[in-house]
Amino acid sequence: MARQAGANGETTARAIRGESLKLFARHGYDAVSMRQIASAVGVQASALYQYFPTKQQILVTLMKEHMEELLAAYTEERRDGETPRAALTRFARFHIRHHISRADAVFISYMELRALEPEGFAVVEALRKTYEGELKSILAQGAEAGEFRLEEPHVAAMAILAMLTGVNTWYRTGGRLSREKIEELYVEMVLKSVI
Amino acid sequence: MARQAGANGETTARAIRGESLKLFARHGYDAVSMRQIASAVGVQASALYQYFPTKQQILVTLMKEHMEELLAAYTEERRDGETPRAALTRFARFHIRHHISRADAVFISYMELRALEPEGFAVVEALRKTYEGELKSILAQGAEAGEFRLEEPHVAAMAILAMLTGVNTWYRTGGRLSREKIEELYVEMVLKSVI
DNA sequence: GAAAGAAATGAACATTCGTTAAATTAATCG
DNA sequence: CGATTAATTTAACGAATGTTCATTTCTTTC
Repeated sequence: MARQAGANGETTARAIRGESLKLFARHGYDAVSMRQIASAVGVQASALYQYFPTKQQILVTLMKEHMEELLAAYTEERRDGETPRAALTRFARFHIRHHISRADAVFISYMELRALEPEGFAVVEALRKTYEGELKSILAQGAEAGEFRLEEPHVAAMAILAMLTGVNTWYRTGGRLSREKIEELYVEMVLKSVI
Repeated sequence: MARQAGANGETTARAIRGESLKLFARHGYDAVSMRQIASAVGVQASALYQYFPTKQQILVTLMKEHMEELLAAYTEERRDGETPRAALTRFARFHIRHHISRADAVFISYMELRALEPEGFAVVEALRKTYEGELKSILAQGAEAGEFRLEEPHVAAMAILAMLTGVNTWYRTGGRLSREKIEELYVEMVLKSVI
C-alpha cells in the first residue's frame, strides 16, 4: 500500500514533531533514528523527508519553536511598571509553570544544544540569551533600586535559572506535591536568595 | 607495526579514560565512536577492547568512578557536630569547588544518565541518591532545629543542587570572576534561600 | 638468546545509519 | 470520469557503527 485513507499532510507534520519531541527527550537526538521516528508516526522513514529536509532540521525546528513560544508566552505574561520584587515573583512563577507543562521541549532545549550544527545553534542560542536577559534586567533593576542585595546580577541570574529549570529533573505529574505548591516553594526560595 | 616502543598498559588505560571523558563531555556518548576515542588515544579501535569489554563499560566506569570520588571527597570534607548552617555552608562550598574542577565528569554524570543500560544506571543512581541524601540530611536537621525555614526539605535539596551544579553551564576558567568569588556568591544565595 | 606474555594492529563481520529515487496509491478538481 | 497533485511506499546507496579474530611486534623472564 502507499497512501493511507484519510491521510493528511498537516496531521503527519504535527505527528512528526510530537513523536520526535518525545523520542529525543527520552533517548537523546543521536540515539534516535529516522526509522524510529517514522515508526512512531506510523509511516516509513522516507516519508519524513517530505516534511523535513534532514534529521537535524527536525531538531532545530523543535528547539527554535520552543524558545519562540517561551518568549512569546513571557512577553504576554510580563507587566511593565511593577516593582522588581513583583516582577521576579511573576517571572519565577511563570518559568516553573511553563517548564513543568512542557517538560520534553525544555529537556531537549538545553540537553541537545551540542547536537546542533553552527547555524541552528546560533539561532537557538540568541533566543536563549534574550530570555536570560529578561531575568537579568529584573535583577539589575532590583539591585539598583536597593530592593535586592546582589553583587553580581549575572551570577544570580544563572543560579536562579538553573534552580528553576532543575524542577524538571525530579517533578512528575501525579506526585505528592501539586504544581501550585511547587510553584510556591520555588518562588519563596528565589525571593529569599536575592533579598 | 603492532606494538609501539615504550608502550605500557597502565598508561593506555588512563589515556582511554581521559580521552573518553573529554569526548563524551563535548559531543555526547552516542555521538562519539570507538574509532574517535582510539584516534585520540593514538591507537586502533580494536586495542580499546583489551581494557574495556564494551563502549558502554567505558561510560559506566567513568560515571561510577566520578560518583565514588565525589562521595569519598565529601566524606573527608564533612565534620560531625557542626550547626546545620555551618554544614550547609561547607557542603555548598565543597560542591562548587569539586564541580568546577571536574567539569567534564560532572557534565557526563547527569547528561548521560539516559545512555546507561539498566545495570549501570542502578549503580550510578544509587551513588547519586547517597550524595543527595547528605544534603537532605543537613536541611532536615536545620529545619528541625528551627535554624532553617523550609516546608519541604526534599524540594529545597533539589533546588539547591540544581542551582549549584548549574555553575558548570556557564563557568569557564580564566573568566572575569575567580573560583573563590563564585564560591562565595553561591554560598550566600544558598544560605539566604533557606533562612 | 629463546620462550612467554603483553600490547597493539589490520582486516573483516553484520547491522544500522541518514538519505535519495522511482514507483504507487489516494484525494482533489476540472 | 479523467487528469493532476499530494502522500507515501519500496528499494537501494554508501558510509559508519560496535565488535571479533587472527596476526604481529615489542618487552620481560629464564
